[in-house]
Amino acid sequence: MINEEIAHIFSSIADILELKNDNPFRIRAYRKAALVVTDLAEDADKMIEAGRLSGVPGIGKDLHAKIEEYVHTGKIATFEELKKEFPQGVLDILYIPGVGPKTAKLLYETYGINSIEKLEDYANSGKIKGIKGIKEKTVANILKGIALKKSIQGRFPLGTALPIGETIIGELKSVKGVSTIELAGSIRRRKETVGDIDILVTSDDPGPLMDRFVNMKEIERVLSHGSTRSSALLRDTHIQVDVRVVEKDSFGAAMAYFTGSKSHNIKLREIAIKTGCKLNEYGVFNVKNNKKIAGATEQDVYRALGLQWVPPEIREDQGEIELALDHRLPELIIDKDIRGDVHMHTVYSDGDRTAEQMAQHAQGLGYEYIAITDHSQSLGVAGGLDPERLKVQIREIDGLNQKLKRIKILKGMEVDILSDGSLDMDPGLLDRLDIVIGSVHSGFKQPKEKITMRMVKAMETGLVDVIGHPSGRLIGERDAYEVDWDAVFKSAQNMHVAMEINAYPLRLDLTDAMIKKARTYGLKFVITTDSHDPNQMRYMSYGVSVARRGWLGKDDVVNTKRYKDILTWLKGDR
DNA sequence: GCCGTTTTCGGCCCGACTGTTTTCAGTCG
Repeated sequence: MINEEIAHIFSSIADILELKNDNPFRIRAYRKAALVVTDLAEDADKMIEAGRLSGVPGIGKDLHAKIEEYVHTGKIATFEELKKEFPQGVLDILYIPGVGPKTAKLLYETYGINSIEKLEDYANSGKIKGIKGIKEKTVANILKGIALKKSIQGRFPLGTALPIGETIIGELKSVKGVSTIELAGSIRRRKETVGDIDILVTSDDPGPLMDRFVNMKEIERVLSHGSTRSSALLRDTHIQVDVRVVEKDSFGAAMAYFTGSKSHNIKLREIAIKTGCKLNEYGVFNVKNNKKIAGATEQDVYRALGLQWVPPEIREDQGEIELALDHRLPELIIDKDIRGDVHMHTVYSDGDRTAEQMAQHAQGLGYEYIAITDHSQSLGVAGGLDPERLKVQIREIDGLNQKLKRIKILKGMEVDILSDGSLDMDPGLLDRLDIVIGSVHSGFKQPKEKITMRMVKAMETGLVDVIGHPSGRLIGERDAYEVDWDAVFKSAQNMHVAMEINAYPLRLDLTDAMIKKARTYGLKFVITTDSHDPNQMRYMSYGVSVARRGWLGKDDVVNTKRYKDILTWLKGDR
């Protein structure tokens, strides 16, 4: 939590400095630092204690001192001072789409408008019309922006936005003149949440494409409608979709530009400048004669800058650019590397289908094996298995393995790690299973030490192969429980326990940042869908994306092994 | 405020759209 608190303060400082019309680069430094702190895989206070915060890019001497100040005093004096100049309400106004620092400041200083409510009031009564640069349209836009802000709940889970993006692309693809159309932005980087949907198109005739887009039935309101760029809000979700048309020989540069991340792009441009070039969304240009060197494909663009092509998932300026300059980027795992899905449920607990049905579907997906891992008895709502029913299921799966020739079923269980850290099943039975996933499903609000102890104790039984959805978070719904990750990863290292990357779109647990941290302990991973229905097996690619964002290769992930080899691994030869 | 393969000072990414302008400022990505 402390990282989020610090990040929030840094970003508020940036907001206030923007209102004050301060040095834009100073503002950028605060914004960048806020992102850096958010993405730290470790709590800032611990990093300071261990001396590991020094040298983190984007955190210089000054910001290091401010973080230290916050760790020690719970406050940052600079921020306390700045807060006196502009009330929080003015900062809130900055987050209304269409209202920036200049307008917010003008409104505050002219009319003392210090809250969104007051702004809405003044806009409705026409009181703000007439002051510098504000007329009917601006007033209307402010009111629309306020309505929009009220209807939007921040960012959207990837699992919501990606299918929508793919649907829109499917529809626009058929418009005459369109030759290439692709998703860019944070969706393409597969961030776990996205703020909007970016689509890039090449077309001989942009007019009809843009017309079709702004008239799509999914669209509620058009924000802008130009010949190269249009924006609109979707019905219900109010996700913003931006469509941009670019020339064919600029498509790669545009993809790179609009895929981001922002900090990745800034660094690319800096490299361009150092080599006497200029990089923008149209291409790489030689500064001297303004001649275009590259632009048609991303590969060309990266090559022109002397870099290896960087997979979108790791374009976060976290060391990938330096490695790409050296042509030493790691080879990331891909969907096809996965040979089996090893966490799923059946009608024995809260799944919708039988083990055989799940196996048949998995076979259709090309898997060599699956694992059936139903819940244990303490999870009453899910119809968890007691020892007797587990024995029945074991016999049933033995039978299925005789019957099914083209896919193997591992016998498993997702066993509850109870509130005292014991496992919710007879050890003797767990020992007979091929794979045991230990999961926390209760006592989420226990203190950090207690939950940590539970997980460590569970692993030390030697019966657990995998920790399931390790943080317990549900994106946008439930925070992760508090865990001392160093202690858990250390124990996993000793006991050779793998961490799950749960691909269910609302879980995506572990997160990318935690994966990186776990990997520093040499841990292995399994990527699973936790399917309760055959259709959910398709979520595997979300898990692979998270693994890629966590810089994992094929060898880091256990369920890339062949059936024979994963059995050997599970039996303890690790 | 950060940072260093020209630098510890002096740089720091770039363009489209909108609304208000008669040539541009503000906002956004």
